[in-house]
Amino acid sequence: MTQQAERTPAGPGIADTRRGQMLHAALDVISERGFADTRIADIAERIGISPALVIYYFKTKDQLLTEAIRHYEDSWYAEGKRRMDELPTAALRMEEFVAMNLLPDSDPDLESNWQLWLDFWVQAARNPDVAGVRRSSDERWREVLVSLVREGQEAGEFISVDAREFSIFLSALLDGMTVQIALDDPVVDPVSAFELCMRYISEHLGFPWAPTGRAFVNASAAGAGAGR
Amino acid sequence: MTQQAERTPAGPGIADTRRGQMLHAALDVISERGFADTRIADIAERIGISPALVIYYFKTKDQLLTEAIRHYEDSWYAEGKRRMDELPTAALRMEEFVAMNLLPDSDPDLESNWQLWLDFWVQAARNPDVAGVRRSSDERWREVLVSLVREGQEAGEFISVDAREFSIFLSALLDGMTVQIALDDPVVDPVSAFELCMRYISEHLGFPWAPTGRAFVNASAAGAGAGR
DNA sequence: GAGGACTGACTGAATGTTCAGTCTAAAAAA
DNA sequence: TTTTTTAGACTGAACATTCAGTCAGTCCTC
Repeated sequence: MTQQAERTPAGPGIADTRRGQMLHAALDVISERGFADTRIADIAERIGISPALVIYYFKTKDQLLTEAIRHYEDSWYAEGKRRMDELPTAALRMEEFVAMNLLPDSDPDLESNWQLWLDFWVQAARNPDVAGVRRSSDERWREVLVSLVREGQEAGEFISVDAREFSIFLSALLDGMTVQIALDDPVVDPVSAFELCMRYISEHLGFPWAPTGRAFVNASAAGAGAGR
Repeated sequence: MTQQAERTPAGPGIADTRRGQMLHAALDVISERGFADTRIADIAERIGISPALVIYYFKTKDQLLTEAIRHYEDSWYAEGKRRMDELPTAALRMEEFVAMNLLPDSDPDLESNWQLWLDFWVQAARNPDVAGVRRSSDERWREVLVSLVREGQEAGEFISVDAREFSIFLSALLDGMTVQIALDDPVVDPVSAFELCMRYISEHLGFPWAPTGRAFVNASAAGAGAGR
């Protein structure tokens, strides 16, 4: 196949814009209707184009949706890393890490839609391509955690624990909380999940932490947009 | 709607058997193909009947699948409770609880298919009926945990911690581990997840625990049947 | 022979994908 | 400068397929 080159219309301006539009719209629709009920007609309609154009850019529906997942996961990671790099102490970085997972975000592009993650997981379970994306993304995050913990230990902020094991434990815990939040569990709302996790972490790593307004700031900042 | 009564052909023998067969087959198919790709024809074929008969028993596909989820969740709970009631100490019950969540089960009826849970969660996120099932099932389990912890404390096996909070924490942790296992995460296999959790729990509740052969017994007992 | 269990053949609707062709703007030719 | 060509972005209308659900009627059992 030599189609590779022209398969993706890659004019610098319009083509890229369109692709971005479509990926973004796809994520919106997945959030609203769920992955399984997402139709290319929905995505096209949202942008105001014909369904045929969607196929023109992404050969198949599956390709579009898979790429949308990859795109979301990548920008989430990039944004997370960016934020973390701006924070001075390991303790603050840890708090941001947890907040990104559990608290509604003020950045509308990140659109902390927890149900999205459930859909991604289901896709990862069957689609090897998505599975790869998720696996590497997960591993990257755990690496971030590991070095975060080590930095904190070297700086004397955290006590000595096995960083690797801790990262596995914590990322599982956060995923579990994500499930509860996504399913709107009556006893596990974002704020209390956040505080529960932070309390555990601060005790386990031995640094002082007390609930600040952060949770409420985040929660209300995104409150309007979240939950629907 | 007064259809309620005749909607379900409820002849004592055959009809019930058929329903059970169908629910069971539905779960098999969901495990294999995923909820979204499960078709009535698959379920019918597995039993060797015509698709029309499936509709004859369950008015709609949705009703069948929803009921299959409920059925699975209920029998899982019932079986769990049964097992727990047989164990003499709170520590052993706790271990069984964790094992049921994370280790492959020797009972083929429970068919610990973790991906199934992911699919259930996605359904619960959109389908209010399923959401209700999941919510109450989750609450029941947390109640089991709470009384388990309290019993252990009263018996002097566990130290004093907030049982309610602990139950929330642990059930989230287990859900998170389930995600990793379901997605076949390279660093979180069932056995190590089990041990990691048990180590945390025993330390936190202050009772002695050391890895026994249990994990391997369970793992190999179900090894043949699982993951095909 | 009555009633429930069951089926084969069918339908209707939804929807991913194709395709022939239009429109626009820029490059090439005049 | 004006005309012609080209190429990519885009669309409307069809196509093809997949499936849930219907229906008329058969078979079996009591």
